[in-house]
Amino acid sequence: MFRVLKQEGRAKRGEFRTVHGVIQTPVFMNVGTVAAIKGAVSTEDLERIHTQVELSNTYHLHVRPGDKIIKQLGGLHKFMSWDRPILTDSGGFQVFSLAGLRKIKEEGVYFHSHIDGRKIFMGPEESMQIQSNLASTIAMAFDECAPSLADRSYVQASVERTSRWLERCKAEMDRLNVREDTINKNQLLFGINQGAIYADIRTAHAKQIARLGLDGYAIGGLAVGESHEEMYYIIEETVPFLPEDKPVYLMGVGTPANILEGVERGIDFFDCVYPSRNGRHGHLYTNHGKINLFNAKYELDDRPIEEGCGCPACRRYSRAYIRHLLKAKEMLGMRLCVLHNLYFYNTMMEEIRDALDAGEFAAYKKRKLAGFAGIQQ
RNA sequence: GGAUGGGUAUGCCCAGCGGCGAGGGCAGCGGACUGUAAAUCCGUUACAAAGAAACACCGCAGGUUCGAGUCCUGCCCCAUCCA
Repeated sequence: MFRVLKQEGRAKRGEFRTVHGVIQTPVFMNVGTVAAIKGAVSTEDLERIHTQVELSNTYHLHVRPGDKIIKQLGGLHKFMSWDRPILTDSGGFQVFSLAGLRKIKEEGVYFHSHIDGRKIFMGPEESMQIQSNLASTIAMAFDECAPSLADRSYVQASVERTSRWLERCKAEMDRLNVREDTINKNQLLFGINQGAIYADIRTAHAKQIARLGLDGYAIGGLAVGESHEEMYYIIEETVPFLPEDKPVYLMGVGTPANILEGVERGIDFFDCVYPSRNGRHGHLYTNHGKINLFNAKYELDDRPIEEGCGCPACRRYSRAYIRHLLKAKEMLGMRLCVLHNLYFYNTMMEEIRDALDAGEFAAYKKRKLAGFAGIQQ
């Protein structure tokens, strides 16, 4: 399923075969939590901006519209009209982000819906069942994303529970994949490594889950409060203990620089809300750093967001016009910004793959980072 | 000429109806955001700076009161209506 085509240090150029098509790695997955990229981006748009994998969320789709409804409608691919790979996050991140609305127990997590307050129980089995109903390409194991500032004893206990949950996820997924009425009987399962910023907990956990023969392995619980240096250190320490023949997914990360550093340290999959959320907020990624289109200095700027960019925004519209749309709260402004940012990320991943193919990743990374650090336009 | 309603810090809109060193919204400007409770959130524009010391202020000027943005009188301006 996962084939490493080329390697440069720990950086890998690979191919991941799925029933919904081949994923060229390293890849950045475009986040559409509720089966929609926020900012009025359609799946047709995703094709235009070279998206390989769309990412949606188990908890959010369970709450609304309901995974059973999506199953009745033929699964998530048919529902949102997207026939390429989809990865569904398990709800584990909501254990972190909705911390005020949930209680963790051995059996699973009791949430109060952020929509209407109703009680929702989600354990490993429930998360797998929901993801099976959604019929995503890749399901994520149900974990606890613990805060990186959590103390050692908490993290130790949390990781042990996440391990027990992982075995339950695996057993449940194996059961669901042979059921008659399962839409995607080839649904893949990725396990998630945790351990906050404690390298020894991370590596012990990595060794333990590596034995389970999962389809891929994720590093979770990073970029949740620790420094970049701590994050990079944890990645360096952890990756060597994950199976070499399986893709490694760094969850929720990150900035373009984070991605370059991640690739160098052996990461194959990334995802982050940054390009879409920052796009909606008027922050645009360019090869010369990030710009905030809300700033008054762009009022009369008739250049595109980035000269030479092939995205739907840059091909046709000026900074001044898009700034006007944003300030006027016209949806088109956000949409164009999100399209630009996702295109920027997807294009950067293409460049990374090309560089790896050519054996020039190190030089590419250096050049790219120097550009980001340059003077903002 | 008359009637009624208004003029509140910095551009606009407004709250306050005797204890006010006057509150909010919008706009403007800036910032934050990492497996999305986020088209969100935060900051922001007299002076001073924790000192019973100093003192800008509610269209303007007086007055009543221990105390006035608030009550009274006059004036100015705006809106609507009537002549």
